[in-house]
Amino acid sequence: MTLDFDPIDEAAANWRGAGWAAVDAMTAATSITRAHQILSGRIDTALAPLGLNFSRFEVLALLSFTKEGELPLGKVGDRLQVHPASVTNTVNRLEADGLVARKPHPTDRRTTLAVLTRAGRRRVEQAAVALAEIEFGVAGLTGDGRRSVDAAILELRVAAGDFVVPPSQRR
Amino acid sequence: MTLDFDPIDEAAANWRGAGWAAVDAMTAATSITRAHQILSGRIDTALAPLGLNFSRFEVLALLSFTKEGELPLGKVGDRLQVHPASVTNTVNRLEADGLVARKPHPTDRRTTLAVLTRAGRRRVEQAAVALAEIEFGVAGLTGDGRRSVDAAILELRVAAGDFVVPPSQRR
DNA sequence: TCCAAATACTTTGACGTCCAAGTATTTGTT
DNA sequence: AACAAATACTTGGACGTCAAAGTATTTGGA
Repeated sequence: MTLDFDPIDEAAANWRGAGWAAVDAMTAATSITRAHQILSGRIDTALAPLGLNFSRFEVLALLSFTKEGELPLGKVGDRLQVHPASVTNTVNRLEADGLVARKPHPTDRRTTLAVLTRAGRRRVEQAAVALAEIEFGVAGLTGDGRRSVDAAILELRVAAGDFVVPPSQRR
Repeated sequence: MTLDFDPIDEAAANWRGAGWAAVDAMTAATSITRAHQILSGRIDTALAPLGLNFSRFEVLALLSFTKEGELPLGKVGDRLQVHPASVTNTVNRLEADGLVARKPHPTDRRTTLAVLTRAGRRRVEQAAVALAEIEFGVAGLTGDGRRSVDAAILELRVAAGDFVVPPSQRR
């Protein structure tokens, strides 16, 4: 069912024809949406044999970068910018698979730590290899394309308040 | 909880530190994923007062561009590149809200047509205005940024086989 | 000290997406 | 004409996400 025209191009032409505004914004939004669809499909396919999806992988990777292999669930959510309920859900699943364990925080009893298990550490290494093999789904994007996507989206993320650039830093 | 550093930058540093490969691919994939999160949040917020989300809006918009305001469900899925089950689900919802109606295909009894109702046409016009007002969530992206995102992602889409460029065309 | 407000996490429920399987109909071949 | 294969859509189940409400604990004043 491969189309012989660019559906986004055609959408743009239709929008112009209907006299609708912000056509360039529409195509950018649609492109990003479609790119995400493509990537997440490829990534999930690559991770499926390891019993992971991208969210679960991200949690494991984040933990693996810490000194002790552990982090409060709240910090995980902040770093990965996902909803607390999603963190709970993801960690539940990882815990059921024996890849992380929950552990009470030593001084704050409100807080729960997610701790990477030995199996979790092994798994995340395998996953990193699997993802590198498929180039994180962005095969098809040249080096230039990747850089320009990064740069453009950086503007968007800053404008969205993802993080504040400390006054001391220029990019 | 705004961070004072770029989480993607930090992730890249961590990946390099761990000796993991394909760091530039990882940042591109993460950027796109995050951009999608930002956009879809903004878009859904803008459409919520109209009882729509982006998927439902896309279906209405697509129908509104056809001569008769109707299209087989399968075509809708092809154009919007979504799973048939999602089309069924989306059309169910639009039908329940009185924005489209189902109608049998005149000659092929396997096929069902989605037809835009008068209310649906009104609603999609309002939605187009609402989305133009928020620039489809890409406020923060300059004209250059939008063009470079479009161009880069076009490579990705072509590589993914979204559509074939007819030999006659160069872009 | 006391208590309202903030913080951390979990639970529940509404939605959305995809896959796989099921039903109905049409097409293509022999 | 007959029937296997393809096509079109729907259904049911597994998962994911988010919002809102609930529970437990800590914090920051009055």
